Amino acid sequence: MNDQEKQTKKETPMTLKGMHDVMDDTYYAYQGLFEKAQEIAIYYGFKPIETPVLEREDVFVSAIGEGTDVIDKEMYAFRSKGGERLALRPEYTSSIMRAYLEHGMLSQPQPIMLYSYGPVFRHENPQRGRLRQFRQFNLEILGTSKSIADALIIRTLTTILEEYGFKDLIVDINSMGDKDTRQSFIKELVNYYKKHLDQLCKDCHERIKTNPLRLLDCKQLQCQPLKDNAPSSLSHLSNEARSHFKEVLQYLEEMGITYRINNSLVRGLDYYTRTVFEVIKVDTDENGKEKEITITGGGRYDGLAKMMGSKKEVPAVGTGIGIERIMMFPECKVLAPRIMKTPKVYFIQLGFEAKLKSLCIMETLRKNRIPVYQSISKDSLGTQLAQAEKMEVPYCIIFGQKEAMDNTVIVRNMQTRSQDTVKIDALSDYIKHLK
RNA sequence: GUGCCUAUGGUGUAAUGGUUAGCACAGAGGUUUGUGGAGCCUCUAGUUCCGGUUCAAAUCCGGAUAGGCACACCA
Repeated sequence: MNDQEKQTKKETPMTLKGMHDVMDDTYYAYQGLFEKAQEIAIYYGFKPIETPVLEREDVFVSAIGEGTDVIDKEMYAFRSKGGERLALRPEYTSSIMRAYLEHGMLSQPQPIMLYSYGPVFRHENPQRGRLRQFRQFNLEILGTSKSIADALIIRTLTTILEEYGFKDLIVDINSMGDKDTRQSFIKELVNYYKKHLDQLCKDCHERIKTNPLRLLDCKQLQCQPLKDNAPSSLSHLSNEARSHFKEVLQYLEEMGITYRINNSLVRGLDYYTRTVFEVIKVDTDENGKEKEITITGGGRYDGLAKMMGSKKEVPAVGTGIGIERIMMFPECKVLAPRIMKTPKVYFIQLGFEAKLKSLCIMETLRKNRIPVYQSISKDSLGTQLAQAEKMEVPYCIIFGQKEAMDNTVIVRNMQTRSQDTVKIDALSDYIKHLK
């Protein structure tokens, strides 16, 4: 390799870390999951929305909050040529709320139920089920504080997961209280933990300053005993929030959804109020020990609209499914998208005369909704038959010079090896009647 | 952001510090352009990158990059 070649090689572009090209089967696997989720969302009355991948940075900063990892460390934020501060969306909820406010959806009949699907970006270290560009399927119900909205989000979410093949799911649920009671709760929590600073792990020393709610979520052994006597958000609920929470639980019971009230369940983003939940799957690890894995989560964010500058409160609840994360679980099915065709014929063409006409025949077949396999670059009959055999296609169309002259094709049954000569005009009908 | 492990043609792999880095599959071309996965021939294509140690590096060392796995955080 000479210097010039080395230079060329060095500059061959590659995908960015944590970002992948998606092709062939993987592409269809994503599409299949999306179609199923979309179908269920539509049954429950959700409408589609697609927001831009790129937004003004403050859409997310005002919503998610400075001080959170998502904003401070993981958001792809930059200046445009015109000097605007822009960011690739690190989640959906803020964008959806932005759209809701921007289009005055609050003067439409409430609630507004929306689903969306697409790429989301976070600058973090990739690992299994975790990429820098990943996909989310998102559900939001905006414009109502009724408990049935919370229940419907959880219902739709668990239904989608069940259709994906997940079984025995548990919904961990908690209420964080309203905006006001949330503050007093956090204060008490910090006070409590400050008394036990010496017993806290290193990370929790940080958490107490940056994200005190997360103290409850610590997995370190040394921090576990402290949790038992820690103040509970449930004891800080207003009467309204309390009955709201109770109603949500009633809905879950009525629907037969397994749930656990989990006092130490908190979610990282600033905007959550009242209901927060996570969907849990119980796994056994290699030692036969039971392990709980969070599949996905969501919650209510009644304060978000005001945080984003709205004069009116917009109570809302939502959830997002990380598709890559879902796919890494072995029980997650590979669903075929509707558009997938499995052709039952392989089109074999021989010689230039036949090739000339073959494309027209294939187009006629397409108009009659008959998909075909073919290999336009293979010339010999044997090779093409071999390929059809390999692909387990039940029938072959053989089209050579002789047939091109007579305007016929040979249809060969690959199993019995019997062949029929069929007029091109009659070909579509003939194939449609094949079993 | 932190830690551990890994890196050889497109894919899968081989090579005590010592031949021209080997093999299989895939791909391209050919072998009589008409009947079932074949055979044969030819070709394409690799030690991630940058340094160091050495007479000699795919092999040892350092760094970068990428991947895997965990942690933090989150989906």
